[in-house]
Amino acid sequence: MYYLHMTKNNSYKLTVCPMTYVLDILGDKWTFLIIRDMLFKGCCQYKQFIDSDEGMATNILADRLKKLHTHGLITQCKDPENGRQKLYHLTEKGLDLIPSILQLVKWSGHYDTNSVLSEKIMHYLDERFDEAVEIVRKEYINQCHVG
Amino acid sequence: MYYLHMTKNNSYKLTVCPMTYVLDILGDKWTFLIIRDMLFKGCCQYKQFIDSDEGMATNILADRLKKLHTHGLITQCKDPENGRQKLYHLTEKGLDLIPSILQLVKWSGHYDTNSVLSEKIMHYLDERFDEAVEIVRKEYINQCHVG
DNA sequence: TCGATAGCTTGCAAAATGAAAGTAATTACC
DNA sequence: GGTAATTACTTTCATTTTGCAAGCTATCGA
Repeated sequence: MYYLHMTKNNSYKLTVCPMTYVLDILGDKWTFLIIRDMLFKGCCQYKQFIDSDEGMATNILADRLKKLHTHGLITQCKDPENGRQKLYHLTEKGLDLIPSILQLVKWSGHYDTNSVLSEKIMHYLDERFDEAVEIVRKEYINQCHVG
Repeated sequence: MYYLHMTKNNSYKLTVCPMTYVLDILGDKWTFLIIRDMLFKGCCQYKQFIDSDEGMATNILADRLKKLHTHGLITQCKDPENGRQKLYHLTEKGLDLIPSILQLVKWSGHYDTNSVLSEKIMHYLDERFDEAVEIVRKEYINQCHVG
């Protein structure tokens, strides 16, 4: 079994990177989009995910929310102000996917000829990636406490 | 249609991030694993992917290689030294997925209780991410020209 | 009390997957 | 030079997953 390791001269050789854990959880389109919609569209209810652009089937959504909950990426609770509704929120574990998602977005923005991302934004993601990650995280947390 | 944008005070607000492009290409487990195997295991032949750990079916592999080729992430050519074999290599577009893959690995390493990644490696990925990306890229290019 | 809404579950046809076997083009061996 | 082995697939078919529509239950507002 190979894995990432240091060489003698203090550089790092990376021979194999383990991805089965993350791909077992996120290895399909819909799971990524649910997290994306939570982070960037403020979706926190079942209906909001269904009404979102992509047209996810309701059984798939229920299945993926269950999976995300099982793996501890989201919490679910009854909306104290409306007993019909449940509220879904990202945990720390879920929020820690922001860097992965922003890297995928960067790549998308770079190679998608129909990309809607401006050069300024792309440049910002290139130059101040960590800052962008922090902004997304703080916006999300802030919005959760307000909305 | 929302998208990433700057606010007046020169910070950046990120309301929606477009991911359909990348997810249409990479939105399944196997495609990621093919690229991972190319980068970190030096796989460049059909047989090597089949013999790899994960046990991919041959029809799926053929399908995904075609897809990756169609989208310009890999090249394929006859091995000049053995006419039976084809050689698959990552293009620049494919190599540019290294940051995304390493972020997913970081997340995996952090939350997978069975992770094989050492604390030192995790720390290195945290502290010198861009350097790690460069090492992986250079190792890959170097190995292609040698092997 | 009655219809509307939110969050699911069920049923079923269509598509994708996985396992095994088959094929065509090379090459290695005797 | 003939035969077996190797490589890169393709085909077949059973099983699984998806997508769509409909239904079902609990809660809410009027």
